[in-house]
Amino acid sequence: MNLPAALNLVEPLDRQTLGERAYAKLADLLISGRLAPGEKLSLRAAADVLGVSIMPVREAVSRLVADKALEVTPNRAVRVPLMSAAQFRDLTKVRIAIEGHAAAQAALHRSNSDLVSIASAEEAMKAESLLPAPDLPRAVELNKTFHFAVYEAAHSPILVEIIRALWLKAGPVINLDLRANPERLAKGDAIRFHADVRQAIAAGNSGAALDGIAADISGAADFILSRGGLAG
Amino acid sequence: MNLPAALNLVEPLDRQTLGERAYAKLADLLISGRLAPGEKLSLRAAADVLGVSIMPVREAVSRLVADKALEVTPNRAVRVPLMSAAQFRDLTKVRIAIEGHAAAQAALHRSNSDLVSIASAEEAMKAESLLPAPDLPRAVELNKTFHFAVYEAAHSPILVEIIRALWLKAGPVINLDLRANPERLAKGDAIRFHADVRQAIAAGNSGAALDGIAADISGAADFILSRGGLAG
DNA sequence: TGCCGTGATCTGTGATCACAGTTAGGGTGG
DNA sequence: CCACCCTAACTGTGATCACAGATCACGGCA
Repeated sequence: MNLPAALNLVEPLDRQTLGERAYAKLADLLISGRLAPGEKLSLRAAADVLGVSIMPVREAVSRLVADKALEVTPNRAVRVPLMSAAQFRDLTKVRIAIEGHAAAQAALHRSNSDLVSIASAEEAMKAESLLPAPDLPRAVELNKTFHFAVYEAAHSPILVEIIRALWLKAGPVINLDLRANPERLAKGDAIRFHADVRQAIAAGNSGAALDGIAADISGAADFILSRGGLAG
Repeated sequence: MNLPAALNLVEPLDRQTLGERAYAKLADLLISGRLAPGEKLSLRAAADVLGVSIMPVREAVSRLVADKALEVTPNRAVRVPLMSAAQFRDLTKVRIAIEGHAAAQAALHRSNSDLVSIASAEEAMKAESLLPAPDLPRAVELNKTFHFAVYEAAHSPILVEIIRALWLKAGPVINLDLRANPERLAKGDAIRFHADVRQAIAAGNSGAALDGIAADISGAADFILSRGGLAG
């Protein structure tokens, strides 16, 4: 191992496969709600758009189907699953239990750098939502950043992975709705809950952190359920 | 809709794809611990065994990789992930939180038929483990049946799906160990905890149900950790 | 005018081929 | 006798082809 010192600086250059990149692309579309529930997705069409053959798309889609973020109907069509109100309530209950647990763990195990990233994520979203004309896609992205900054602070990779899968399912419903209804953002509930969560985690108050996340999640869910746009 | 009456009897005949069957087969191998951590898996070899081309195997493997039940190394080899003691502790904590929550929900929402299937699953496993020479693979299967009978009683499909993914990760470690150490089964801890859980759920005591599942999971985990066979 | 058969065109699924990269093993040079 | 190299046999990834089944629109029959 007699290498030039300069070589120590090179990073292993991530050899991402096309399948992974296709997965990341599709997952982002789902989480940010740009793919609506019920919308169909053709493998060949997606492959055309991504500029690859259908093979990488097939791998990405089969992963998302395994996560139930997509489904293939008995008639051989891939689409974003339609969610009934009952399913959405179930999903919301599970999210409250698991994301609340993660927030509680974060309050107990957060490091100082966790607090910094949580605070800056909160600040960024607050700033965006207080603008006269907030950029909704950006607000959605910042909301995600804040939540995952919290969950990362629990220092449990497995928990974070589970929550990511939950967001894959919830994204199409929640964020599609948020795009259509900017007034919920303007109302400022989320901003308030986020502040509560940040303070609770900083104070090491796990119960309050759990309550804050639960309020944030159920607030958004109640709003969507009250509009009654979900499938029967 | 003027159909011959006889047609009302036909069932939609499950059109399972080869990929799904391959997935089910591999998932079963993992959950029951017949694939050991670190063991390599060749797509072509697996395809040969299953009597299909590598395509269905590819789909199955890519799903399992997405669930982190398998991993593909930077050197392009598919294998069962090696788990460090720290990762195993994290997994165990998450399992206690989530499976405990599911058991608590089961205590609150179980129907009478849930109680029946839980009781019969408990009885079956108890009978097997009290035999002079228990059939270990069968005991592993019965243990799984009991746990999922409990989780199904929570009536939350999403929760059950998450737990299934957790078992996919834990299976290779836990059940491989159980095969190698039948004495843990003979000791009868699991049997006792299962009885506690069943009674708690029947009584609607969610706290006790949670404690029972937690004791069952951490009992097995402590045993494995104490043997120190995990990767650094 | 309303309905049903029919064919072109789309769907996902599976098999096969091509390729770059890795690994293991046998042989050769020191 | 040990170390090295080189080749042959693998690895997963990606593209392409083949196929059964589903969809949809058009045209003919009632």
